Amino acid sequence: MSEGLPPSSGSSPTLEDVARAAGVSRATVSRVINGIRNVDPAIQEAVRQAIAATGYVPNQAARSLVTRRTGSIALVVSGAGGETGEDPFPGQVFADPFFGRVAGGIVGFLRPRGVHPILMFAETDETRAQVLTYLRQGNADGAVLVSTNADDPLPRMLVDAGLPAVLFARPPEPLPISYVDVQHRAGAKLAADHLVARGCRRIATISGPLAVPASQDRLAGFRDAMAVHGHPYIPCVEGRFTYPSGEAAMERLLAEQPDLDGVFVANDVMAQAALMVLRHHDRRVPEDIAVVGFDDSSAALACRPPLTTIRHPVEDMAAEMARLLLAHIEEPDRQPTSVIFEPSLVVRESA
Amino acid sequence: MSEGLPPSSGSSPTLEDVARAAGVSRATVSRVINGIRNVDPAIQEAVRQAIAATGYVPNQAARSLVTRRTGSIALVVSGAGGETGEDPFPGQVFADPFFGRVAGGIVGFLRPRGVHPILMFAETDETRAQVLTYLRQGNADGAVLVSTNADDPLPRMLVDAGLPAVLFARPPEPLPISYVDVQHRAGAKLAADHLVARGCRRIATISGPLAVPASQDRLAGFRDAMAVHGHPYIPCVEGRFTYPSGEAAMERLLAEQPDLDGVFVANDVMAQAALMVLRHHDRRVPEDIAVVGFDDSSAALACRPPLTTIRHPVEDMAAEMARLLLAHIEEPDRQPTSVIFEPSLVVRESA
DNA sequence: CTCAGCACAGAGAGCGCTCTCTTGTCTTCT
DNA sequence: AGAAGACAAGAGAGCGCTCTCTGTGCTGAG
Repeated sequence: MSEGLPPSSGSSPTLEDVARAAGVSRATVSRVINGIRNVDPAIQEAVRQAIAATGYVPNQAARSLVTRRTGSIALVVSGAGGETGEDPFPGQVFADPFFGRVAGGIVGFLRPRGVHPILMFAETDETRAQVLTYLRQGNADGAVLVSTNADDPLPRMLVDAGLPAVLFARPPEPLPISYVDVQHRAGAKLAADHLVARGCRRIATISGPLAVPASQDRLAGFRDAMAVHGHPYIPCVEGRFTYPSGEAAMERLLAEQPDLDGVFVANDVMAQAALMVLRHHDRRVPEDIAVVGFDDSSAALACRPPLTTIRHPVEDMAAEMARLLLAHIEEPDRQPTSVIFEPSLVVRESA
Repeated sequence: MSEGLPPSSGSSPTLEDVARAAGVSRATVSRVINGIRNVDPAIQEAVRQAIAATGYVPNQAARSLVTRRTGSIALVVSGAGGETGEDPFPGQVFADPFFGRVAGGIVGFLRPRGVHPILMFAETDETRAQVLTYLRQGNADGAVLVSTNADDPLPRMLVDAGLPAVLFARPPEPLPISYVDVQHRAGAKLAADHLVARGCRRIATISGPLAVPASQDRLAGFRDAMAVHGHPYIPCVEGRFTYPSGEAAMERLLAEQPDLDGVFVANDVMAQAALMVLRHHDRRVPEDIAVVGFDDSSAALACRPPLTTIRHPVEDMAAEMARLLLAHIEEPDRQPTSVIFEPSLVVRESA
């Protein structure tokens, strides 16, 4: 009866306490905890009981100090490159359900493995430096990076610092770093095939900013596929993936080619804007003009009519990012890898 | 020229290396880094140069080992209480923009202080245990908890374990724990005043699950305010904060009282459902019947017509949660505090 | 002239863990 | 029967940092 309680030295029990309670050495307890063989089953059992009796929980800091692993990774959302205005609430990025899907995919993969993501933002030089310092201090073993704009210097900084990292999309400049991405060209082809199949003949497109690789690929893929269908030239207006730029682009397209009967818009937000412009012009969708978006974001469902769009397997991609990162952490000399996912067509009412 | 490079012993420089480079002791370098006075300015300068020269970055694990602080906190999203189905991608919670606003508010407060949130989920007994173990291992100094359902055992578990924690809403059972919340009654009063002011006379309400304190408060606040306006009895149907329950409730309300001209719905999701039901019954909103929601979630904007609703200052509330948590970590014996925020009315088209 | 009193710097003891090295014991083969 | 091996458990050296304690050289009061 004198046992059962921890030494109640005020603080929580240590390996030493457990060892004493089990009548073995610290090393043996450590072996049991870390699942190393070569421990007599009877002793294993005794140790386990001692652990339960003392309520022992390993101290992660002490462990990290010697293993040089923390068991957590940084989930970095790298925003606008500008140094403009200090926004105390970077909620806009988080409010995007796309981010939620990424976070969900990452957590889904990491959690069963006992690792947890640390949420970080980086939109200024200062915050980028903070991310780097944070990683170098050993607060996290590596980073998963979701950039929202093309000229983000963080990927390069991570590479230069030799820190394990995985990107969400192919970086604009070639970099020895792993990333996951989606087959933008194949997705654009799905959109092209669908528009042609439903009988559209006078088709145009609204692209994303052409500095972004994804935008280039979607445009090129769409044009290539349309060429195969016998449409050698597809008019294009460049947008910036934003709602206002989508409005402007649709207005311009309509002015230049009033008899349009199909549009492929490079993301859902701009497609939503395009839909609104079409409504103002009293064009019926999809009867007069069919619209296909890209991303299958929540905007696609908020549209009237609901948007036919190209879906990324975002959760799977995020999980793969996490998988790649753990692999790189495990094996630092591992070569960078890219994993490219197939998109799919989601048919709703707009096309 | 023989200096400038770190000892290049393969690994990163330690305090010892810096001390050697500066010709002082480890303790002195530590003093400079941690900003303790009693260090000769000339030596301070020498140490700073040595730090820059060696590229020294403190090792957080070593620091945590002795200070017993990690400089990070857990951001726990505690979901459904049920043990049902293992969802590998808990993306639904994240996909809710409400969560994004919370995360944004927290990060906005923490980042300038150099602390970062670790994202965690807890919807099963197993994952709840994981959260507790994680905190006990000293991976994080405390937790900020956002529960999505009333009978979440995690708050009590945290209290029992003596871990610093702050909740997003008042717990259903009284618990010695700090929380932030919104004045639900005042919000409901805003809705009542608005409906009465726009001339509604036959008013009903759809409440949330009455096991949830917030639901009770919204209902009571609405009824009290209506009583002041001379409406002693307000019919109520209890919903469960979900879309289907909102549909059912609206149908029932309409069946019981066909001449309704105003409804207060206890959250936006159910209000959205109500709006859809009203459309099917060919009631015009707001001409025939006015609808006010609660939360100002993204659902409010996705509605046709856009929803008039009650807005929480979610970002401010989240920031306050973080502030409270840091205070509790700093001062473990601090008494629990509650901070209650004022909601506001957002007038759109539905009322 | 002596001795508090102070400002500053160094020595060194841990924090709790992992992991190599060593020792001890029991098989097994020649 | 003795040597070699296989295996189990302990001893102890750190990991990199913080922080108390100790030591040293001043200044100024008695």
